[in-house]
Order: sequence, then C-alpha cells, then structure tokens
Amino acid sequence: MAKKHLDDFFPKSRIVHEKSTVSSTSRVQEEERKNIEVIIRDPKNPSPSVFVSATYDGEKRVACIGLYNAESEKIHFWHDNTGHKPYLLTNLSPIELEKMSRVVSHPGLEQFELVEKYDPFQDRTVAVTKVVTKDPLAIGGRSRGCLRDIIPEDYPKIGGKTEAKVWEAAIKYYQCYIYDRQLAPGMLYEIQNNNLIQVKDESSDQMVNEICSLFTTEPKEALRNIETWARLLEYPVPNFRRVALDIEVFTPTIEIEGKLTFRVPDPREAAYQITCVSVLGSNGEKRVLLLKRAGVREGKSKLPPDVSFEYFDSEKKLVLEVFKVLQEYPFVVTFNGDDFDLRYLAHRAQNLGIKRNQIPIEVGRRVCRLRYGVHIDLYKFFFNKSIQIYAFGRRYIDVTLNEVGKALIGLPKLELTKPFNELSYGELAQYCMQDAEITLKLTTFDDNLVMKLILALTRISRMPMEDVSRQGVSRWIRNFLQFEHRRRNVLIPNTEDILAAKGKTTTKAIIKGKKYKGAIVVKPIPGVHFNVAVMDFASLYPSLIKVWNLGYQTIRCSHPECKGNTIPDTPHWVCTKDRALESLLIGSLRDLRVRWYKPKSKEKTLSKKMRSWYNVIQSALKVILNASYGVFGAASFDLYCPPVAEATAAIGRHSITQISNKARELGIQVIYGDTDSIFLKNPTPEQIDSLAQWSKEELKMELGVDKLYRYALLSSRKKNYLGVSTDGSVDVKGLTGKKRHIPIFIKESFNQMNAQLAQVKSPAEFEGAKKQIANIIRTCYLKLKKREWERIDDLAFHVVLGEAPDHYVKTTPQHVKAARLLQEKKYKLEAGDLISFVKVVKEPHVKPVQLASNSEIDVEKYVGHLQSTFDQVLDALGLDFDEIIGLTKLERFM
DNA sequence: GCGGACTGCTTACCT
DNA sequence: ACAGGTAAGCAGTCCGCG
Repeated sequence: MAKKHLDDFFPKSRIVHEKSTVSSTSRVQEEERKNIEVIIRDPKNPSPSVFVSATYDGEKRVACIGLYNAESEKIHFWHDNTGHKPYLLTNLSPIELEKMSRVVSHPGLEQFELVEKYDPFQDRTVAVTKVVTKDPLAIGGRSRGCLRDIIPEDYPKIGGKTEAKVWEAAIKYYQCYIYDRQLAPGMLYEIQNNNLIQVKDESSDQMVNEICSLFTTEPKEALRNIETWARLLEYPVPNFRRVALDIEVFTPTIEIEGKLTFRVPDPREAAYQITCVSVLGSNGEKRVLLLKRAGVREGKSKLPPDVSFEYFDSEKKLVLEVFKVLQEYPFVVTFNGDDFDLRYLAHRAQNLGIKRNQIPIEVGRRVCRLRYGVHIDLYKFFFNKSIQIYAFGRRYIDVTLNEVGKALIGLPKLELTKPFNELSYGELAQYCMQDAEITLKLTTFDDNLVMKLILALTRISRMPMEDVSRQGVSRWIRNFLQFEHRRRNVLIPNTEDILAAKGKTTTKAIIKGKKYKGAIVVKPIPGVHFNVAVMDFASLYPSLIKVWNLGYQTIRCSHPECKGNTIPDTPHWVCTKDRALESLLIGSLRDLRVRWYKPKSKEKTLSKKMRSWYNVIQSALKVILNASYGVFGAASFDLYCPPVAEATAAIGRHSITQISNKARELGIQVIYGDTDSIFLKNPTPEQIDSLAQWSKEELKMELGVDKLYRYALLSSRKKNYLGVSTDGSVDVKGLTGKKRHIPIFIKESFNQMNAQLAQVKSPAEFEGAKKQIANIIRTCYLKLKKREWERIDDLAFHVVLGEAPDHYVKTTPQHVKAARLLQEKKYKLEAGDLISFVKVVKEPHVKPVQLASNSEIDVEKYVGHLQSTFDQVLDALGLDFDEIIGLTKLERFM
C-alpha cells in the first residue's frame, strides 16, 4: 500500500493534480455532485431512452452507450464526449514512473495524475497515481507489454525498494466508465446538446417514498442505500421490440446401428449451406427464408397463413436478407446463438464472399454481438445455475430448447418423422419456425417475465444487458460492489491484498477438501409427527451479513479496540467502527425483498399484473441474495475473503443452535432442523410467538413460520423427509423416489404412494393408507417379477456425464460404462450429456437403453432399487418391504 | 483366491 | 466459475484367512 504522502510527489508537466476529497461523508456527496447530472422528465418531450448497452469503440477510442427508445423502438448510440480515459492506479509516484523507460515510452500512455483514495485496510486516505492511457489495451490487453505487467516488472530495475502494485487494472473499460460516471444501466437517459443525461421520472417517487417509510428506523446510510435500490427497481419496464431467430443448416448424416444420426456442423468452418432461417418478431412479423435446392419437394406445413414463405435461389441473398433483419431489430433473441446461429451466419457470410462491413455480427471468442443491436442468448441465461434453481425453481433440468420450452411454456420442439435432410420445404419451415416460436415465447411468457428479470438484474448489477444475461451471479455481485467502491472513492483491492490482510480459514470442514466448516443439520427423530411447524430465519446468511457487519474490510479489522467483538466458534472479530459495504448493500437488498417485494408479490388485493411484476423483482433479489454469502468463499470472486464466509457460516451455526435450545427451554420438541430451519412438534401459537420474539430481541434476527405440516414423515436420514401441508400438498425432500435419475417405473409407484399419503388427515386414517401403500408396492414388485413393464425406457436410469467419457480415470461409474458402449457405436458424447441406461444380467451389467432389449433386464437389481427407494419411508410407517412382497421370515433368511 | 470392511469417486440432492 | 453437508450406489483396495 502506498505509504507516501502528497508532499513526496513533485509535479511534472505530465502530472495533473486532481481535486482531493477527504472526509468520508463529504467524500460521497462530492462524488455524487460531480457525477450525476439529472433532469426531470418532461411528459411533453419525446420519450427518453433506456440505457441498454455499453461497449468500447476501438476506432473512436471512447465508451459507447446504447440507448433504446421505447417510442421509436430503436437503439441509438452515444459516444463519450467527456474525455474520460482508461487508467490504472499504482502506489508508485509519478517520479518513479518517469524513471521507467518502458512506461514513459509506452505508446498508449497519456499522463499521470495524483489522486487520493480511501484504503479500506488502513482505514485512511492514501495517495496513489492514476496512470491514464489512450486505450484500454495499454493497461491490460492480451498482448505482452501492457502497463499493468510492466510496472511491477520494471520497478526493481529502477531500484525500487517497496513492492510495486497496481489496482483496478482488470476492470473492463466500459464498466469503469459506468462506475466513474455513476451510470445506471436499465434506466432512462437523454441526449441533450450531445451530452448524456439521466432522466428522472417522478412517476415512481410515490412508491419509493412508501418503501422508504418502512425503514425509518434504519441508519441514515442504510436508508439512503435502500432508496437507491428502490428507485432502480420500481422504475417501469419498456416494451422491448425483438426478433427471435433460428437457422437450419444442411447436416451431414452418419449411420449408426441402422439409425441415421447427424453431426452438428462446426460454426467456425461453416462448411454447409444455410437452408432455412425463421424470423419471428415480437410485433407479429413471421417469415421463413428458404434456400432453393435441387430435389426438395414443396411439401406442406401446418404453419398459419400469416407466415410469409420466401424462397432464395442464392444463399448469399438469403444471408443478406437475414442481416437486414438483424439490423432492423433493436433486440435479437436466440437459443445458443453465441455458439451457433450467429457464429455460423457470420462465418458463412465470409465464406460466401460477403464483405466484412456488410456483416452486422461481431464474432468474439465466446460471444457474438450485434453491431447495431443487443443479442440475448437464452441458452446462456437459462444455463445459469442460479436462474435455473432460484428463479425457475428447478422446473427445467436439461438446458435444451426442447426441455426448457416444455417446462416453462409447454411448447416442445417439433419431432421429426424423417431424416433432417429429407424434409420438404414445408416441413423444414415448420420445424425451424417452431424453434423460433419457442425462443420468442421464452421471453414473452408471463407478461415478458424473462425480459423483466434481465432488466431488473441489469439495474442491480450496473451491467449492460448483454453481459448480465450471460454472466454468473458472482459477476453481478462484484459489479455492484465495485460501483459502490467508486462512489465512495474507495480503492478496490486486489484479491491477493484481501488474502494477505485477512488470511484464510481456521475451522475444519466435515467434508474432505472443503475450506471451512459449514451449516448444522439436526439429527431427525424418525417417524410420523402430526402438527409440525417449520420455522426459519428469513434469508439467514444475508441477514447475518447485515446484522454482524460482515465484509472484507470489517472482518479482522486493524483497530485494536474491535478485537473484543468476537465471532462465535472462530478466532475472528469484526469491526465496530466502520460499516462494511457488503453488509450495507446485501443488507438493503435483503430488507427490500423480505419486507416489500416478497409480501407484495403475494398481496391478494393487487392486480395479477402487479403481483407478477413484484414476483419478478423478488426472484431477482432471491437469486442474488442466495449467492451473496457463497461468493466470499469462492476463490474466483474478486472480493474473495475466506474469513467472511467462514464467519457467516459460524454465526449461522450459532444462531440455529441458540434457537433450538430456546425452543426446548420453552417446552417445544425439536424434531429436525437444517441450516436455517427448525421443525417443531405440536407447538402452541404462543410458543411460536415467544420463540420469534426471542429471536428478534436476542439474535436480532427475524424468525417466522415457513410451513405448517398436517404431519411430517421423517426418515432416520438427514435431508430426507416428506411433509403434508395443511392444504394437502406434499413436500418431498431428498428421498430417492424424487431423484431424477431413478427409473420412471419406480418413480410412478412412489408418486402413487405420495397421493395416498396426501389423503391422510389423522393418525386413524393412517391404517387405510398403509394398506394401499403396501398394495402399490406389491403391484410394482409383481409387475417386475413377471417382466410386465410397458416400455424398456421406463426402466432406464438417467445420469449426467460430469466429464467427457475419456476423462474418467479413477473409476468407471455405471453411466460411464454405458456412455462408452454408446461411443463404440459412434455416438458423440461430451460433458453435460444425459446417459440413459438399464441394468442387465451380463457384464458389465449395464447397457444404454437405446441398445438394450427386454430379455436382458436384471430384474433382481430392480427389486433392490424398489426396496431401497421405499425403505426410506417404510421404516417411519412401521412397514417392512419383505413382508409386503409376501416373503415369510424363513424365505427371507434363505 | 475370495469375501467383507473399508475408502474413494460420482451424482443428486438440501439449505 | 456462489458455499458446505448428506445420501446412495458403485468401484477399487486392503486384509485376513491354514
């Protein structure tokens, strides 16, 4: 860290002094005045535009902002005119830098500036040098010889004694621009006299005020932060005019086992013809562009009459027509367009001799951008684990257009009845259009939920829409934290600075190879328990981060007087003087979700439209909050801080332990608990109230009733139970019968059992249900024994390949064995593919379902799986599998 | 040389 | 490219055993 003082620096011609700001509160206000120009929206003026994209224009050497005007439904671009330049920060003085020949002679160097930054580790302002460049590549391009490498490399050569450091050198230029100008992607802007000016729309003021009135007891700083978030989130969403695009390419076929299989053409080579492109606009435009080919029949399609069929005798003309579409629409949605459709189009266009400047696609390493619009690749968005699990509640498992389409909008891909290359024009058009339709509808269903979700995340994360829809939750979190650092003029630390200052973890994980100890799972009391209340802490980890002021700056802070503020079960302590940025921001997001958006999304008096809007926001917040603790324990996160993650988990354990003890003290039996929840047997409303009250007073944590089960059926295993709610719905958690890899044959019986259990209202009614359940199991067993399954597919296990088949070296699990058998038959398999296999008598005891026949099935293996699936529930019910299937004790012994 | 006890690997789940 | 904890099923290894 720079220990130098401003006095140590001698101004030179290239050196510019920036006005320095000192005290921490005035610092923030100062930054705000400087950066935020705001005008009030005038209803009579032409509508302002939404900030949707940000890039660096390499030719003009400035930031370029894409603005979408909801009225004209077009995107226009604005180039920076403020003279903002790329830079990095270093602890070296300009004098020292002047001595470094490779720095001074660097063609990209512009100037050195002296600036002050707040150092979060030392809790004081320090002087650093801002090395300003003409071009972001001068700071950290892929090529060697960029300044962020040169400075530390050459410092010893000029006799430098301390360590040369650079900061903020890995931030994308356009993000840096957003931070410095404190811009708000997803919000309204206007160009006035060629200046970019934020437009304040007063229509959301009332809501923002209402929200803020909920938080008047919060500290001023928190309230301010809540207001900022509320303003971003309450703002209305424009209509995004968009087009869904899908292309079909001639596909070489190969024959396997008499079946024709196709190989997806390589988009980098683009060696085959583009045969069909479907275009489906959100405004109703429906077009199919077809390439005329010899020997292709006209055929029929069931497409509606408003779809226009356009035939091209030249592929080049077809492609150029597609490019017109790409230039005409402000937003283009695809499913895997980054890696296939747009990439193929671009390379094919080159192969066809189309000039570069006529191709509106910028092909990147991983992304394909549009020169004049925004490309949203839904595959990347739906692939995002957080989106998959928390926003869509695991409704889809495989990220394919077919599966996602089926799961979210009930629209599967068209099934082909003949080989792809033999389709008539009509059939091809219909197939292609169906894909475009699924793609478009994935963005329009539930009142444009997906577009709204992307926009909400854009606003929270301060990122362009294209980035937010492709990157993971840790980037979203990183970016809004970096934004806040800049707002407060706090030096953004390097990952190694944090690690060096705060160290690693101290607790021992239960799982080998993990970095620290995690949550507690309370051992369940097996059996049937009537009248169970499940209480949980609302957003446990985000709440702890808020209440305990956790963040990289505050954990193990440098103030001696804070060391007494210890964290249970760890040697760590936390700061009592400064507020951690993470604590503040994550805490505000948590408060907004728990106290405003979640209740609003359920408020019956609101219109369906409003409720669904609140639901979008609360899901977006949920996705972010769910990851907000994990990121601190992830080495890939820029603000990685193991002690923060460890402390959070430790306080979590402490909290659930305390609350369990208190429950018992109140005379309530705790029959189970996991991480943030406790299952209470037959508690009175008063007992529940006093527990919640105690939590609020003693732990400063909100504890509420999450579920009321008529009864809960606990197995002896942790994370395995079944709960029947008061409304008769059944929650199945962790039980084998629910897992997706299990054969449908077994799953069906399991579901039948659940249906029986859902009927049970009182202990007395259990007897009848037990008989029914025994029947279900016996029937299933006998069907197996008599080999009377309907289709062999019903017996298939479905397991995902975590790696490519050749990558397994330590062991060969069964699904890999099956995968290798498929590979022998020339199937192409890679990581992420789902393998369906059955268990057979002969070595190696598994066979891919595609290659297996009924006679080979090892029935005894399946009986074994049937038993283990049901045993998890039967012991709690006091039933015995062997007895059910009619084995006497003697037979069992034999 | 063989079977049981054990560890390790892999996947799917829970919070 | 968010975390750790738990379960199941199988693969592979070690050890004892005349």
